[in-house]
Amino acid sequence: MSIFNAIADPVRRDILAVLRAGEQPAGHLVETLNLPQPNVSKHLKALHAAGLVKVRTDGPRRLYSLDPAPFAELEAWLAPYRSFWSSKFDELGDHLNRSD
Amino acid sequence: MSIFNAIADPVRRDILAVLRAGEQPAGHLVETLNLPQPNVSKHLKALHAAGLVKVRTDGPRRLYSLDPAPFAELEAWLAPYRSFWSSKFDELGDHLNRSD
DNA sequence: ACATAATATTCCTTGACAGGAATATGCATT
DNA sequence: AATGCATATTCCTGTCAAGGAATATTATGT
Repeated sequence: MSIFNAIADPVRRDILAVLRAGEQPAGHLVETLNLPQPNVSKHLKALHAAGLVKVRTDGPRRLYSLDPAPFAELEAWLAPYRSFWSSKFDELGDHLNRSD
Repeated sequence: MSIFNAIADPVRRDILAVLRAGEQPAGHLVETLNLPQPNVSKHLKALHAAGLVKVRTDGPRRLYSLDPAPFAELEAWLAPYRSFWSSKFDELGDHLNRSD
């Protein structure tokens, strides 16, 4: 599953958002998101397959955390469009410059 | 369809990439991408529903172009993670500072 | 009005994926 | 080794979306 497909699911986006708080055991995500444990586990598997999260085993627990790399990839994909949407501001800037 | 679902499809990402060159009739996208016309038409519909592209009718042609707004939305979603992946550089910076 | 070009829509089939329920695996403690 | 907790996996089912083929729509030119 690609990173684009990975973030297409709202539950997975929720998981990622919660993981911004830092490394967490799967069970904590289950509690926080109030979702069935197998559900969360499957989404974590998908996120891991996409490289968005890392896992670390700590005894019986599995600690998940964000993996920065694919986010940079997404950033790279978005970059060529950035100049595009910021052109609104560019136009504003041009206008202001023209008003000098 | 959300913007996340919209960009989850590789064909739609291709369409968006081609549209960076500027406003284009649907037919030109069909030629450029070498895909069946109904296929492209359906994807354009999806992109339009997600707000990623604008349409303008010019005679028999329909001219499509990028709509910046949702890209800014995606940018906004990505922003909280940016500090995260750039922490690699932060660590490098810390290391360099520590080496002063 | 008719023919034609450009594009959109419908119908169908197929594959992918999410959710629920049940079960399996791995680790720790006694 | 047996129990219990944390997590993963399997199986099933329903849903949704993509692709292909055929057809419909809209606008232009004659």
